[in-house]
Amino acid sequence: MIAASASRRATLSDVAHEAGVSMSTASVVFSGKTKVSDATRERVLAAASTLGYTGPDPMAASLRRGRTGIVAVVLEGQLRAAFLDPVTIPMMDGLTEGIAPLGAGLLLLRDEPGDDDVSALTTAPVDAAVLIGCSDRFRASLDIVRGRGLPVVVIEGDAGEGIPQITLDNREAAAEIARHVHGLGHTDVTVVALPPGSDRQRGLITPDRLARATVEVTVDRLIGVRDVYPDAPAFGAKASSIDEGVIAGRELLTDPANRSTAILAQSDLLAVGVIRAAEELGLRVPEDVSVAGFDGIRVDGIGEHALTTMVQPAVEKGRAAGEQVVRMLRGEPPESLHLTCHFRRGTTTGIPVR
Amino acid sequence: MIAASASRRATLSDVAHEAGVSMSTASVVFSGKTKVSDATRERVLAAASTLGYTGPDPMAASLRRGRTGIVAVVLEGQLRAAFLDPVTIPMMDGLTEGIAPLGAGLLLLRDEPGDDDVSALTTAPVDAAVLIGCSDRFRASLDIVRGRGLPVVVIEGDAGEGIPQITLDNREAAAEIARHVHGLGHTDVTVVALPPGSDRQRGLITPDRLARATVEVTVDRLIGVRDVYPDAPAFGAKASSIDEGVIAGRELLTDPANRSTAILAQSDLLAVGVIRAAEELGLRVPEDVSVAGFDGIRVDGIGEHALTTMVQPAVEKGRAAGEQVVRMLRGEPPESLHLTCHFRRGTTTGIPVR
DNA sequence: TTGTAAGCGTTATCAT
DNA sequence: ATGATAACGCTTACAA
Repeated sequence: MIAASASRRATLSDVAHEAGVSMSTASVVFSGKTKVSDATRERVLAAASTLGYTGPDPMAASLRRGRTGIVAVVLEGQLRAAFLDPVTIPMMDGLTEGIAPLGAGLLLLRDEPGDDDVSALTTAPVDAAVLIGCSDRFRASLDIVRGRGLPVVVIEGDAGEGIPQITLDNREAAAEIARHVHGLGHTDVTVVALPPGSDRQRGLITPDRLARATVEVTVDRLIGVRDVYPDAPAFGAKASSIDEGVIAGRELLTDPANRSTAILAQSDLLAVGVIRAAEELGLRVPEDVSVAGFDGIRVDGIGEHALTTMVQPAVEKGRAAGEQVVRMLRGEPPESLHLTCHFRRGTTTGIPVR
Repeated sequence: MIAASASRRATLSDVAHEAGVSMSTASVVFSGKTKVSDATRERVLAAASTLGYTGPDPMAASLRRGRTGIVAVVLEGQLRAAFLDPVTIPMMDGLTEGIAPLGAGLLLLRDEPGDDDVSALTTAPVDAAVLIGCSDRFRASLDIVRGRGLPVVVIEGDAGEGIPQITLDNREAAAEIARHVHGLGHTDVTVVALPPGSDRQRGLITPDRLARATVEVTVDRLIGVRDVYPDAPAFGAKASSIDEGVIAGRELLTDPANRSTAILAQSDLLAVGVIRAAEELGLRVPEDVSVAGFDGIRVDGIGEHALTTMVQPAVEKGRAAGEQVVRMLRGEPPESLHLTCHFRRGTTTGIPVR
C-alpha cells in the first residue's frame, strides 16, 4: 500500500501492485483482450475497488491506442441555428446509430468565425469528422481536418477528390414535385427558396444572384423545379422558418392579379408559413393556391392539412455518414452515397380552380 | 530529413530535428507559453509545413496536460427524445457559451440501458460532465462520473451532497400562474401534467401515483398549482408534445358538465395541444376555457393566440451550468443556482364566462 | 496464463 | 531564449 493514494488518483500500476500482479495483467482485466484466470481477475478487481480505481484513464488509453472514440460533428454557427432545421436531429440520431459499432460519442463543434485563429477542430481529440452542409467556412474546416489526416465524411456538400459524401437527389426530387403540380394542371408556379447564399437577403432571386449562390441545396432544388418550369420565379427567404414562409407568402400572394396558382417551397417550414399567409389572405388551400414543401418532417400548425412534400431520408443520411466513418476507421475504402427522397402527397396541392 | 516521413505522421520531435531546435522549443512555438525569437519560430514553422505537421497531437497533449477540452452532456435516450423538449437547444447553446472560456466542445452522450455494462461515460475522455434532468439512469450516470472524480453539474435534478445543481423555481412559478388564473376568477382548474414517472401512462394522476412519481419537475409544478388550488386534478400526459396535449384536451374538455374553466399545462407544447382540442370541440379560448403553458418557447400553430405561460430562462440555465463547470475546473468552489421563471401574459387566459 | 518492457507524442520543470 | 529530461498512464508485442 502506497501512502500517496490519498493525494494522487490511483493508476493501473497502483492496482497491479496492490493485487500483486503485473501491469499488463491488470490492464487485460479491464480490457478483456486476453483470458485471465478468475482468481487473478478477482484479486485485481478487489485491489481496484480498494484503491477507488474505476478503470483506465481515457486519455492515456487514447494516446496508446491512437483512438479516442470520438467523432466530431461540425455544425455551422449557433447550435440553435443548426437545430432550427428539423432534419438535423433525426440525422444526428442516424449518425449516432451509424457510429455505434465504434462505441463512440459525438462531439459537437461549432464552425465559427472569429474564435481564435485555431479552431477547436484543430485541437479536439477526435478520430474522424463529419462535416455538414455548405457553410462558408466549410472549406476551412475541411482543410483543417484533412491536414490532421482525419477521416472525413461530408453530408450534403462537395469536398472533391476522394472524400466520401452523402448527398440527396435534390434536383430530381424537386423536379418530381414540380411534375406533380404540373400534372395537376398548374402552369404558373413560384418557388420559395432557402437562402441561396450567406448574404441572407430576402427577395427575388435574379439570375445574377443565382450565379453567385453558394448553397448547393438551394440551387439544386431550384434547378429541379426549372427542369419542369423553366421560367419559374424564385423568392429567397432569409432562413428556413415558418415566419419567413409567412413573409414570402404575403409577398407572393397578396396581389391577386399577379399570383401563381402553386407555390413550391424548398422546406416544409417555409411551406407552412406560406399556407398560413394564404389563409390570412382569405385564400383556400389548395383550391385557390396549391402549396408543397420539402423535407417530410412532421409539422404542426397547419390544422387539418397534410402537407404535400418530398420526404428526405434524414435518419438514413446520418446513418450512412456514420457507416462511412466506421469503414474509414477500419481502413476500408469509403463510398459516397446518393440518397433518394420520396414523394408524399398531402392535401395542400390540388387542381387549380382559377 | 528522415526516410520514415512517408509512412509515419510527423511528430513534434521530427519537426524539432528538421528545424534544428529542441523539442521543448518546438513545443513552445505551438503553445505560445513562452517567448521564442522570431527567427526560431520561423524555422520551426517552416519545418512543420515541410513535414506536414499540423500541430501537437491532441491525445498526447491531453494526456500530458490532464485536460481534453471536452465536456460531456449526458442526455436520456435518443437524441430525438432529448431534443423534443424545445428548451434543450437553447439550453445547450447556453452551455456552449458557458464553457467557452475552456475552448471546449460538447460531447453528446446517451444515457442508455443495455449497451454494454460499460457506459461510454466510463471511457470517454472528458474533463467534466453535465447531467440533465431526472432520468432513471441518472443515478447510475452520476455514480460513474463521480467515481471517475470528474466535476459534475446537474441541471434540474438533485445529486445531493456538494454537487452543484442548476434548478428552476418550478413550484413557485407554477403557483404564480395559478394565482394569475385565480385572480381572473377561475375556481375550477385542471392541470395537464408532464409524465410523472417512467411508466409513461396517460391518465389521471392519483395521490397514489403522485407518491410514486419520480420526475421532480412534474411534481413541483403540480404542487405549485395546488398551493393555490389544493384540489386541482391532474391529467398526466405520456410526453410533452402537441399531440399529447390534444389527447388530454379532448379528454378533459369533451364533457360540458364536467369541465374546468381553466387548464394549466405543464409545458407549452401540451398547452398548444389543449388549445387545439378546445377549438376542435367548438370552444373558444379564452372565453370558454383559459389555457396556460409553461416554458416560454415560441410555439407555432396556435394562430393568432399568444400563449400565457411561465418563461423559463433556458439559455441561462445552460450557461450557468457551463460556468460552474469552468469554476470547478479552475479549482474554485462551485455554487448551485436557483433560477427564476417569469410570467408572460398572453391572450389564452381570461375571465371565465360561464 | 502471466510478466517484461518499449513506446504513444506531448508538456513542464529546471537548468543553461 | 533555448535545451535536456522526466513524467503523463496506458497497451501490446513478445517472452516466459
